[in-house]
Amino acid sequence: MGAAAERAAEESEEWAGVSPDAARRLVSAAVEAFAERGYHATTTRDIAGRAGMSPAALYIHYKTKEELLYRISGIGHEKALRIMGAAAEAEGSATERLGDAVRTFARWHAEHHTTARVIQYELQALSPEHYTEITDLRRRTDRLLRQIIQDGQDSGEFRADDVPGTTLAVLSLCVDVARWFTADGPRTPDEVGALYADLVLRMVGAAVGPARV
Amino acid sequence: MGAAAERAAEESEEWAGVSPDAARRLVSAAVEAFAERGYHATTTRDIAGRAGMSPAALYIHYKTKEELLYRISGIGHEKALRIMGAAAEAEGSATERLGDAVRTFARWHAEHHTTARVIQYELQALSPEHYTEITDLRRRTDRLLRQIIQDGQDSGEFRADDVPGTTLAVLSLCVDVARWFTADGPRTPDEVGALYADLVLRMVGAAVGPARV
DNA sequence: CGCACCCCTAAGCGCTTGCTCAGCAGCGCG
DNA sequence: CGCGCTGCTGAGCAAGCGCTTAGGGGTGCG
Repeated sequence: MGAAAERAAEESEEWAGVSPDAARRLVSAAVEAFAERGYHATTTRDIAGRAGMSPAALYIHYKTKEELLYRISGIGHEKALRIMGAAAEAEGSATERLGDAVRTFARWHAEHHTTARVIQYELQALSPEHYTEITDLRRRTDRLLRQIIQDGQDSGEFRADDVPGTTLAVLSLCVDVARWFTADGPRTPDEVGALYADLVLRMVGAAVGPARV
Repeated sequence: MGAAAERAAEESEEWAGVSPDAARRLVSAAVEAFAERGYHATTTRDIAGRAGMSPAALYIHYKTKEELLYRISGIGHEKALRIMGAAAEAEGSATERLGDAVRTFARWHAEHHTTARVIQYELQALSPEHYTEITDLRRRTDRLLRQIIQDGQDSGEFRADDVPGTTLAVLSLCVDVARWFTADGPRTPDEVGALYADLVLRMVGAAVGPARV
C-alpha cells in the first residue's frame, strides 16, 4: 500500500472508533462546522443538519454540544500524542527522531487541518474539568518532544541553548499549520512536513544533509 | 502606581488614537473580552459592563458589535505592519534586518498578546468586506518579511531553499506567540523576542554569533 | 436663567439559542 | 399478529442574544 492510499484509508477511519453510525456522522459534521465557523458560532441545528438529522437527534447520542467538542478533542489529542510517541520511541539518533517527529506531526496537522484546528484552537470552550483533562494530553506530547531535543543536546548533536523555549517554538510551529493550511493551497501535507523538518533541524543546529556545505 | 494601574495606563495608551473617552474604554473592554472568551462568546452586555456603561451606550459609539472588532483589527494590523516596515526599511545587512524584524514582531505579539490574539484569531468573525480589507494589511506585512529573506538569499547570507515557505513559517511562529503567551509565564516579552530572533536566524542558515563555533 | 445639545440609561422588542418531550415508525421475536 | 425496544421527529420552551427607542440629566452658551 502506497503512502497516499495508506493516508486515505486513515482519513476515512479517522472517527472509526465512534459508534453507532449516527454518532459518528454527528462527530464528523461537528468537526466540519467547528473548524469553519468556530464552536460558539456553530448551532446544534447546523450540526444536526449536516449529519442529515433533526436537531433533537443530537441529544440521543450526546448530552450537550460541549460533550461533542470534548469527544473530538480527546480523540484528536490522543492521535497527536501517539504520533509524537512513535517518533520519540523509535530507534535512531536524536536528529533522526526529531526530523521524524516534526515531519509526521506537521504533516498530520496539514492533512487533518479541520480536526487539528478544532482541537488546538477551540479548547477554551470546554468545561474547566474537560479542559484540564485535555491539556494534560498536550503536556504529555510536549514532554515527549522536549526529551528528544534534550537528548540531542546531551549527545552534542544539537546546539539549542534554551531547550524548553526551543520545544515551545517547535510545537507552536507545527500546531499553527492547522490555522493557515488549506487543501487548495500550493503545498501538499507531505511537502509541509518535509519543509518543517528541515527548518527545525537547522533551528536546533543539527547537521542537515544537502543544505549544509 | 500599582501594577494594575500601570497596566491600565499602558492599556489605554494603546488605543490613544480612539476618542472620545467612552469609545476608547469600549475598545479596551472589547479587546479584553474577545481575547478571553472569543468574539462569539462575548456579549455586548459584557463589553459595556467592563467599560462601566449600560448595554445601550455601546451603540452610540459603534453601529454593531462587528464594527468594534473591525476597528480593533484595523488598528492592530496597522501597528503590526508598521513594526515590520520599520525593520524592513532599516539600514543594515539582511541578517540584521531579519533579526530585528523577528525580535520586534515576536515581542509585540507577547507584550500585546490580548490584542494580538484578537486580531490574529478572530478575523473570521468579520464581515466579508472587512475581512478582505484586513487580510490585505496582512499580505503587506508578509511581503515585507519575504523581501528581507529574499535579500539575504540573493546576497548569500541565507541558505533558505524555499523562500515563500520559510516566510510563512517565520510569520506563523511569531503570530502564534499570541496564542500561548501569558504575562505570568516564565518568559518576558524581551526574552521571547531574543529567543525567536536567534532561532529564526539559524533557521535561514545565517551566521549567528556566540552559538556558532 | 433658559435652552439646546450631547451622552447616557431603563425598558424591552424580535429573534435565535441550547435543549426537552410526547409520540411514532420500523424491526426482531414469540 | 402483537409487543416492546431503539432511534428518531415535530413542536416548542425558557433564556439569552444583538440591537432600538423614548426619555432624562448635566454642561456650556446666549
